[in-house]
Amino acid sequence: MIKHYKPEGYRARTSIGYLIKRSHSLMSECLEVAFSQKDFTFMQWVVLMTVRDGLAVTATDICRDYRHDQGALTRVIDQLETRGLLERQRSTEDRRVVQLALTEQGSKTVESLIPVVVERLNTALDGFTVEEVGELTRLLGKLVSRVELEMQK
Amino acid sequence: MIKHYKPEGYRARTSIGYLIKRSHSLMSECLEVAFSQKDFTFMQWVVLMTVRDGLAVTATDICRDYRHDQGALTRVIDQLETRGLLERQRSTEDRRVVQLALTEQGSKTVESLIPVVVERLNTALDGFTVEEVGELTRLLGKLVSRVELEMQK
DNA sequence: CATTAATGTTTGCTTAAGCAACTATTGCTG
DNA sequence: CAGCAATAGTTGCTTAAGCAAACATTAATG
Repeated sequence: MIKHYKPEGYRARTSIGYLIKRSHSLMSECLEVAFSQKDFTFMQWVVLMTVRDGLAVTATDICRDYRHDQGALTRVIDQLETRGLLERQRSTEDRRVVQLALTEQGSKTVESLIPVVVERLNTALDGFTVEEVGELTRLLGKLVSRVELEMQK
Repeated sequence: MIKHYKPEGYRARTSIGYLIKRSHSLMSECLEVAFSQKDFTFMQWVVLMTVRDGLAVTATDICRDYRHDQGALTRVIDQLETRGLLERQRSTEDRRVVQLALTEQGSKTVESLIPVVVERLNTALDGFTVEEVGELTRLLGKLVSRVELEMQK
């Protein structure tokens, strides 16, 4: 195993951990500002988008993905259901499971929010070449799958 | 400006935003687990490390960097001060400013936590070449500075 | 130079996330 | 197949983050 970092000489500024924390907080606030104008939170967006893309069908899937608290997510889903954007449907195969699905209005909402997000992302990535974005995407994907594996242990 | 993303055909899985959120939540929980055993939170670590590396001298610096709430940070600093790891010193030049400095014990604490962090990072980056880590570091740095610029507006 | 604006910090209140306990249901094991 | 472990989800409680107002101090402006 390559020792990318060593305790002696370790500096925050050049650490992947530091950079991910900063890019996350910067970007999520950037989006949070945009969403708050439309009365949405970042987490609500995450849930809607994740369901839309079929990356998750249940609350537990989402929680695993984002390491989010189950109890907290139940309440986020409550909000979205109350607002008529998301539907809960008890699974017939496994009656413990509640399957999530966007309502028509929920779909429309996601679609209306996407341009906002896309615009912000493009602005953030202004100055990046297509190759750089591709490489960043690949490397982050690799990191995610690595850490995911590690966390399962 | 290159349109890296377009509203039509936008998918979460391949989005930088999605990937950063996931890598952040995965990595911060990974570290949170390690820290909790030593009775530290991730944010406490961030503050100590940021001060150690001279990336910030005041609470406001830290808040700007991480987009963290000032009120919340005041209380984190309270904790660290109570535990004798950090000292507040009212600036003589600008009496609004409170300068932060690690105590001797604070320094020791940071140094003792670094190996834990380094070990986790190396594990997360297992499978990465040196070049890949270098490139990921560069690209994240570029992203951070871009978004930072954008947020100042 | 007096007034206003801006900055750094702190404090009280509100909201959301984290934790633990509980129910319901399913899978596993002797 | 009985009993125990595991899983999905919900709910109450605790802790931390976000927000807004306050105070002290400095910078800017007319």
